[in-house]
Amino acid sequence: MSSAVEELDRHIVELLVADGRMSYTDLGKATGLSTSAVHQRVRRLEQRGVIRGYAAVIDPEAVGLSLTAFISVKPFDPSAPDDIADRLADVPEIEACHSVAGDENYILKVRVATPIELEHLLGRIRSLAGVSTRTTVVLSTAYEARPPRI
Amino acid sequence: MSSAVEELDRHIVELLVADGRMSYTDLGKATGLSTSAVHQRVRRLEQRGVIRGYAAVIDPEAVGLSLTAFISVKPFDPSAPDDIADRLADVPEIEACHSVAGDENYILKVRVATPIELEHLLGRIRSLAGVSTRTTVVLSTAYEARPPRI
DNA sequence: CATGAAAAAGGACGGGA
DNA sequence: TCCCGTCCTTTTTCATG
Repeated sequence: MSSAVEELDRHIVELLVADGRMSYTDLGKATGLSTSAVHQRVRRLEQRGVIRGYAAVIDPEAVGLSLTAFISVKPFDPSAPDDIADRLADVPEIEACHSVAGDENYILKVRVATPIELEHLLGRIRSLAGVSTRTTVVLSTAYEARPPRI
Repeated sequence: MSSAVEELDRHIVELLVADGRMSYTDLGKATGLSTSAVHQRVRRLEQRGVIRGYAAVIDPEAVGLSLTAFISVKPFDPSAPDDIADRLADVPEIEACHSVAGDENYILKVRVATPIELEHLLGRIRSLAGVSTRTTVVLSTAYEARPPRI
């Protein structure tokens, strides 16, 4: 299998990660291709799942989510079947859920408005998923969601 | 000052987070506004910094970044001035850098292709920033960058 | 992959509640 | 102030070579 994304496609992806609304015309100019050629490639990248979609990048503070935290969780009963991710799937405050190697089983990234909300959220997570939690509060974010070097 | 984002704006932001390329026409239909009214609001949201920009969401594996890890770092010399974030700013593998409360000072999220690359990256981080590291490797990601409930 | 034409969307201006 | 309609321009989309 060659999941290889060739040079030109990488360039296109890189440009679209930096500006998801760049027009195909401009993409063409930047890559030296015609508009329709770029369009074709983008559609194939979307179909192949390389490009999953497009999203507006928002300032969490501006929408009232000024508290970010990482929560590491570990099941109370280590022998129970692991359906933690499923149990937490409908908690909207959880932005990311990673299964990890190490002391704990999962790392969650959450965003809430206030410390009290964080307290409530922790309670909900504990009871929903049957886990103990270890919380690391984010003080400031130098950068996040930085475009990967492709 | 009211950083308040009112109801209608929240709806628009929510829609654009879910689909950053949605047309103003469709946004208008979804919100009951005219195309130009939506357009005006979006531009104001962009100017106010609520919407920071737009990005293509890509599958990291598809571009050869199949190993994700969280690295907690702590300075060797706790009395040294904290310029860790600056020192690490030009390391492209670091996708996010959060200053945190807790045992360690920063949490980094990194993406690389292979375990060997992770090893090299850890060495670079240690020497660049003068820190010790604790690394948590991601085994699988149930979800990440999930749209926040606004 | 390029060209060219039809359809759609973007962007700017003036008017009205 | 906020929203709407209309203009013209640009972009998208699709057919064809």
